[in-house]
Amino acid sequence: MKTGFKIGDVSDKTGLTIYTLRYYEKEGLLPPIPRDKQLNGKRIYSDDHIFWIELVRCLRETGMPLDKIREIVRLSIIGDETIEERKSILFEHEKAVVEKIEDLNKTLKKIRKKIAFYNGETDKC
Amino acid sequence: MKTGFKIGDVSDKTGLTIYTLRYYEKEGLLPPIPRDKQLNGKRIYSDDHIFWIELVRCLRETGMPLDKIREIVRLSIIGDETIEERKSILFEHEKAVVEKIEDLNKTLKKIRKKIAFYNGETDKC
DNA sequence: GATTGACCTCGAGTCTACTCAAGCTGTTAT
DNA sequence: ATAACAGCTTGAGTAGACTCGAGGTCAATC
Repeated sequence: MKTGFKIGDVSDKTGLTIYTLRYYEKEGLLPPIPRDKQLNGKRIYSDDHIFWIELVRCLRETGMPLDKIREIVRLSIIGDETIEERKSILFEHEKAVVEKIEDLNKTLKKIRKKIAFYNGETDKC
Repeated sequence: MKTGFKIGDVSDKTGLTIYTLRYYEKEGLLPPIPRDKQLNGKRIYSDDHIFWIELVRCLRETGMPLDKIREIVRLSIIGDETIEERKSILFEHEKAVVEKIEDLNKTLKKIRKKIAFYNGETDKC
């Protein structure tokens, strides 16, 4: 029997702060969270909410910006017919990450060149 | 014979906007830039300034935060006896970049896992 | 002589993703 | 019953790195 979770529980479960949880809701990254009318309007999270939050957290960990996540969440709510669209968002994101890695590798080269410069090995930045 | 460059020239030369150039000066990332007293106090940039700006741009491109660049600039002004110190800032930054690359590679794995999930190949995020 | 264009300063606005303060309600512990 | 605790809302603040608007000066051009 489940009575649902309070925000503090969810924070413990997911590792997100209660601030972040409320923020994500406000930003439309989560489906609406019902309130306990008896209890000062407290949010009551279900297992489904936990699942959603894990999904959002997972996407954030991949470095995806919130507006893309919002889009994926929106598509997920629509249903399975949006899977291809969601996948293409992920592919796009994958590409962006690959590019970022390439950029950073170039960066690394520059830094090492700069260090070499300080070692008197080269003469240009 | 050089009369010095105006901010617009420098912007063209370095690829930084005039806003950014003024911002960098304000933030102490460049040595003081003399003004033309005849001409409404226009900044007059020398070749040395161009060199400095290229350096700052180069460091920025490596993803170095402005306060570290400010420190390198400060040390550079002092003289050659600060080269070791500057190098250690660069080493530190190099380490940070390497870590970032590692993080992004993990990220990439997650995204690919997520895509696989949408392809029905796995069952967990 | 009026407009255009490049420059000036100062201060404010932008973006992203939170993070928190103030002021309030309701439950639980002493 | 009084305090501590967990939650609520609204709105503001934070950080980093710009980016720009307003209002003004000056020289050259039409």
